[in-house]
Amino acid sequence: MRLLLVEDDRLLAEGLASQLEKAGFSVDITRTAKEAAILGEQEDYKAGVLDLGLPDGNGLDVLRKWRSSKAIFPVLILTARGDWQDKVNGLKAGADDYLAKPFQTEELIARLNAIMRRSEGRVHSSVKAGRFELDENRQCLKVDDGSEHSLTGTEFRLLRCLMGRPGHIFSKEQLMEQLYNLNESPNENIIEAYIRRLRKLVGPETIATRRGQGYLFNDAV
Amino acid sequence: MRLLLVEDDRLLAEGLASQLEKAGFSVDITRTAKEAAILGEQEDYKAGVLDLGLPDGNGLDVLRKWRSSKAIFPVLILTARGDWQDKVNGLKAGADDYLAKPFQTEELIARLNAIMRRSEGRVHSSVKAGRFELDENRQCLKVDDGSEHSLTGTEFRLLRCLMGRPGHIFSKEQLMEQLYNLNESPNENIIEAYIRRLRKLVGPETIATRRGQGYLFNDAV
DNA sequence: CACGAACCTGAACTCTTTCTGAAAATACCA
DNA sequence: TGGTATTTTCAGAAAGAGTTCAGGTTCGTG
Repeated sequence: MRLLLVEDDRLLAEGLASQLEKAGFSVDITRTAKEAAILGEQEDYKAGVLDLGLPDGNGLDVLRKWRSSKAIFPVLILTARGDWQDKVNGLKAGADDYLAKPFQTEELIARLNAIMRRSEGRVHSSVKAGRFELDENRQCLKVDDGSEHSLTGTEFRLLRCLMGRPGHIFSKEQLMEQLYNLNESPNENIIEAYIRRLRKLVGPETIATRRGQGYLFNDAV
Repeated sequence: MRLLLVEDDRLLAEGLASQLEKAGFSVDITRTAKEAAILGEQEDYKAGVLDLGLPDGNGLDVLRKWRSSKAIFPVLILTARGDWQDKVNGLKAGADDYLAKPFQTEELIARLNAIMRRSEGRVHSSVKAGRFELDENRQCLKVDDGSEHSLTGTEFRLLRCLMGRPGHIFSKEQLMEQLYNLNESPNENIIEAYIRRLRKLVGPETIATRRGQGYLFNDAV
């Protein structure tokens, strides 16, 4: 679940990123409007967090640039406390939510999850597919026989990706992009290794291989 | 991942091609507008890189020709530095992105990947013929009794070619061209071998042989 | 009718991709 | 800091896809 954080206060940005990563995101940070515009257009993010005060330009212009290109991921903007004008302008420019500084990271995460759910057309904070259900809050997998299994961070992110679109084939490259940010890029065999672990949980049939194409979650099992 | 590179500067073209091939593309190069138009319509590329200045015509006309046919692969155009008009016209003509010369190959590759991602799922295209339907996204064959069979890469490409024009006779040479780029050229018996495999899926009557001419997909069965 | 060319067929072979188990590296927590 | 959980790498095994081959069959033509 890749996320773009646009924030020029380096300290704040890195603190946030570390907490967001614990919450299952893989975060790219940028400090400038210029880079933000490019990254937003080129990379495949699931959401963006945008501070409006940037050294080299206005965050709203970045947002407009995203929206006029095909970057359609949901965006949450950070505003100074009670700056109503910013809020209104932001929503006009296509933001999905806003949050006034200072804020609790928990609230940011909750709101992010909310706008991502909405943009995917989901209502609940869980993903269901076949006999399985993924609990976003507890980061665990429930089976319809009542059993439950907790997942590590990477297991969870990979499984969420696959279960989010049952039947859709995800290439290893796509999965790598969703699991890791621009800085990290481990050996692609890592996907095979995690697929194997997940299969031990959900059964070998549930995650199918399409040789040369990728993997898919089979909800018809 | 086939890619068509339209560039008249032979040196630049070959340098680019070699780097693109390292990045996982299989590249066909053409230097003329005429050939570009034909290749773009007939071959199955995943993306195109189009230089606008060609010896025998304007690159934008090539792009328009592609767009008016069924060539819907994403296209990145190369323009002279800062040529604003070219950029606008290019996007109007249906380009997906542009890049000003000179450029870093890394950036070209990044942008290519970006436009290819965006264009995925642009259309959930499927080819129907007779009792069969070919799902382009999942690379599988659906029969109208509800059954479904996933195909290997080569099976899929060959079947798509035949089903794309039911009743039309494709010579073995034509099929070879569709399946392989200009560098690879296996024994022509490979077509017979794959025709046989496909017949096991769709039934022997559905793919007919015209001795001395080629094969055709029979949608009247 | 006989012959050659084109096509069919099944199996074998090669090469690439994926699987697998274990070990090494790293991050995390007390 | 030491111990534990997690992530990442590695290398050999297995499986699958692509390709070739050799022999059989069918077809059209002289």
